[in-house]
Amino acid sequence: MTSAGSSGATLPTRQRILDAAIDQFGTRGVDAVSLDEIARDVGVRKQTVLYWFASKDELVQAVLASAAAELVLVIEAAVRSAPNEPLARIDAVVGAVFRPAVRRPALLGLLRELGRLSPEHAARLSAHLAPMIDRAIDYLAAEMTAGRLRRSDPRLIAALAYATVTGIATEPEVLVAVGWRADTAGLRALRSELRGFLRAALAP
Amino acid sequence: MTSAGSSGATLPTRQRILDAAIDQFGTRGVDAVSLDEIARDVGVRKQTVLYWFASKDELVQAVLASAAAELVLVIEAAVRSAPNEPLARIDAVVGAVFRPAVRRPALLGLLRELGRLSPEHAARLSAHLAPMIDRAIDYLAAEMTAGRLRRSDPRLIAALAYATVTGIATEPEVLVAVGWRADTAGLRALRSELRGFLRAALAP
DNA sequence: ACAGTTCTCTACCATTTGGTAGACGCATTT
DNA sequence: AAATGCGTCTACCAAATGGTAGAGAACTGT
Repeated sequence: MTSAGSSGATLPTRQRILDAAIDQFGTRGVDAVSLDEIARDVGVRKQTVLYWFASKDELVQAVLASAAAELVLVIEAAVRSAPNEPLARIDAVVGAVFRPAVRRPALLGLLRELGRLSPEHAARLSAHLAPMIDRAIDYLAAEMTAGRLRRSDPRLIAALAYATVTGIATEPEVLVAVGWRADTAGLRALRSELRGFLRAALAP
Repeated sequence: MTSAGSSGATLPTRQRILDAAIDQFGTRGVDAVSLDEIARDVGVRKQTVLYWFASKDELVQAVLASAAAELVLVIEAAVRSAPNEPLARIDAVVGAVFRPAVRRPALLGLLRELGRLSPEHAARLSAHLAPMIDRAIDYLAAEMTAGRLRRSDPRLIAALAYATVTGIATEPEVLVAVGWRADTAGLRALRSELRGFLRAALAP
């Protein structure tokens, strides 16, 4: 009854609304985006949005859950398919997050919305991501004691690496401001520099 | 006649509005903050805000100019008073930006609004900061060729360092999510880790 | 005491916001 | 053919938004 997809054949409109909302919320901020704008993007009336999601709040909630799930999925897959060596794993995560993120900053941009969300939404989002974060921190700590990573506070290192990747991926304007070009070569160069930056920062 | 401070004794209200607007815009985003909210923060009516700044747009413009000027001032001062050695200078800049930024993320948060501002505002803000950015990049390039910094693309390195500092300073929620405490000891630890992170990332 | 300026206020206004109520079309089932 | 959901629509609404018009206090210099 909650408009959730229990029937199974409920893909097109609902999913399109969700996609549009992720993009808009992630790039412009939740508060700055109206339901009318999302509806216009989808090619539908606002009331259709409110049919699928009973309120803007519920839409935000669904968007956050969806984005967090996607993010976790992508990152875990990257970690699993990488060799068991810390710098290589970090490379893999960066690669997995980076490619989609630069062309579509909305996903990581949503994370940056954390501080602007209502406490309930923020808590839910944190809960979604917490297990992965904890595992990452444990992994970093273990690798540090094993001497394969520079010895430091693993929690703050995780936050710093996150800040670097997210910041660079969600603020293309800054890249443009330093004279970067958003073409394929530029993208490759950026990824290479980011990799070198993180390797240097984390290597023992 | 443009409501600018040509008389000289125009400090209290106008400045208080400006300060409140910097905080609100910087932490919650320009679009998400209403003039009523700013007015309430200041303890005044919305129409008083509109007396000092003819429109919200003009207020945004003034806020950006003020914040950019303050930022440039702080950073240039830090650079001048630091020893002429790249890692020490970077330490100095980080220290200068970091202390106020963590306790009051609005200043750097405004920079993060770049991509959400109207093109005119974004251009003006970029113009304000461009000279300093260019000088920083030139400096990095020179120190790289001199072998005192890790050799790489100075423009992207500047962007990456910026992303790291800004990201960590404007997203305290992430720090909390990794179990960080916002007390004095935590602040010192964070600054120390940030310094170590950047040093490792930039050292030759 | 008076006129003038400076500053903040009350009273509106048009538009946009998130949200409700209910009708219409369109399949599918009976 | 009738009935039943399902999905989208038109038609509203109350509150909030940025903004206008203009009154009135409070301090000036004369």
